[in-house]
Amino acid sequence: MEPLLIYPDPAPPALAQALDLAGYPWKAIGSTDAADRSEPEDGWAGAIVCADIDADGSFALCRALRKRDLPFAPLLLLVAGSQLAELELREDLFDDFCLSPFQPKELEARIAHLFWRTGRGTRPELVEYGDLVLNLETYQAAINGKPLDLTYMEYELLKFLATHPGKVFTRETLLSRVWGYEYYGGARTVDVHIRRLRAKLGEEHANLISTVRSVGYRFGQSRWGL
Amino acid sequence: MEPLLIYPDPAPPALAQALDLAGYPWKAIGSTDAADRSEPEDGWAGAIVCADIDADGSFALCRALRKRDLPFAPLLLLVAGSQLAELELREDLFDDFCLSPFQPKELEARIAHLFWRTGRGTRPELVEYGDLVLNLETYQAAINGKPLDLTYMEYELLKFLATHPGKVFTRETLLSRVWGYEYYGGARTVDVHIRRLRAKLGEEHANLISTVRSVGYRFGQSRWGL
DNA sequence: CAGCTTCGTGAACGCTGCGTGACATGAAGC
DNA sequence: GCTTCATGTCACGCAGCGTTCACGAAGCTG
Repeated sequence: MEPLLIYPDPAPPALAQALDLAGYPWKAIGSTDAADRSEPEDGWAGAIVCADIDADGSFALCRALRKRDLPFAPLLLLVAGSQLAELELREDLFDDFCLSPFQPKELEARIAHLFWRTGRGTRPELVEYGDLVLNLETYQAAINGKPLDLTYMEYELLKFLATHPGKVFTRETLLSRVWGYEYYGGARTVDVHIRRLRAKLGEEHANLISTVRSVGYRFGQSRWGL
Repeated sequence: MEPLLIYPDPAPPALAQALDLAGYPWKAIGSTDAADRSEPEDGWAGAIVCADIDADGSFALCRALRKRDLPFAPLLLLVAGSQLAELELREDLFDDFCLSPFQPKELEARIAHLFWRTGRGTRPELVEYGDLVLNLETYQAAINGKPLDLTYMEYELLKFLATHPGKVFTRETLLSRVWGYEYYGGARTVDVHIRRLRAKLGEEHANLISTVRSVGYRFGQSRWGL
């Protein structure tokens, strides 16, 4: 079995012990670069990220892991009780979470269940909104079955927007969530990409992205209920 | 929003309280038959099954729920620590589990994440007063479901007023709280925005904002009755 | 009612924010 | 080397919006 990726390095003793006891091979890594260098031939079996130790580094790593080749390795987040509220805006960064400190038995059950359900392929590989379809595996977008020729950044931006339909994002939020936290650049960059996206969506569907003056941009219609 | 199915009936007080606090509607049912009879028009939004109380009945219910129309309503299992080992053979009966006793915040986070990954999205953050609804995520306002086309300042002003119903604010207070502390401008600016708000609320609802002469403005009814 | 204050109304001004086109840079491919 | 394309930045122009002003109506006080 391929090893699990553990963050940070060194791994917390309780976590290391629990994994050893449950019989899962693992390897601790301390940075995104280290994750690249140490990646096994067939990819990681999964990842367990301790966000209770280094929250910022953890979420950055999650984002990096999510961005690489699909299919994703299942990602389990360890969080302190005080961090639960932060999860709401980062639903896309993990597949399951576990409160820290944890019972070894609970961790084991979560890993087993995670493997079970990702083995069955329940992870959505398509993002759909109306006529628009994003294929997360082939990195392609299509509208009414007609493929759109999007660049990397256009695709990433559209993917982020389409997975949060109705919600308004400021340029700063988009820069940090799509471009990355450490990005320093003019906020108007977002405008230009929005413009190019609208152009490629075509006149008919350009209104999928609406401008909220003095605030930012919104994809799709608002939700007034469930 | 459709209610969550809770098993057993009556629902454990801690669970009922946590769901009420988080704002999820729910309905306790005590048997598979009851689940059929009470099922809402559009199906259950999801199910929370307390397996720590009645393990056999719980798993039977899970199995019954799984057998009906796809796609499944997401199913969250509450289990005692001693039951963790039993889960391994029943992976297909639930989508997520939570240790009992639980922290309300953890339960809330699990429900939100479950809804997110099964594609139902999270509940929008709303500010409501009578027929008026403000959606804080989409930056939109609606009255009786009919969307209002508000500008940025109008929205901010209405949001501030609607989150403090019944309270009277002077123009100076409004300027500092809505416009910003360092704002230097004529107090009459407030009047104009109030006027435009009243106009957009429509004749019927213009009285939502009342003038308190020599003091300022108030949203909604006074706390002393009429 | 007179005098004053306070508020509503309409209109006009001026600035801000956004769309747009053009261009610079750098990486990828030939 | 050159070419092509993805990406980021800038300057310009316009429309929308916030602000202000003037005038009249409405309220309070005596």
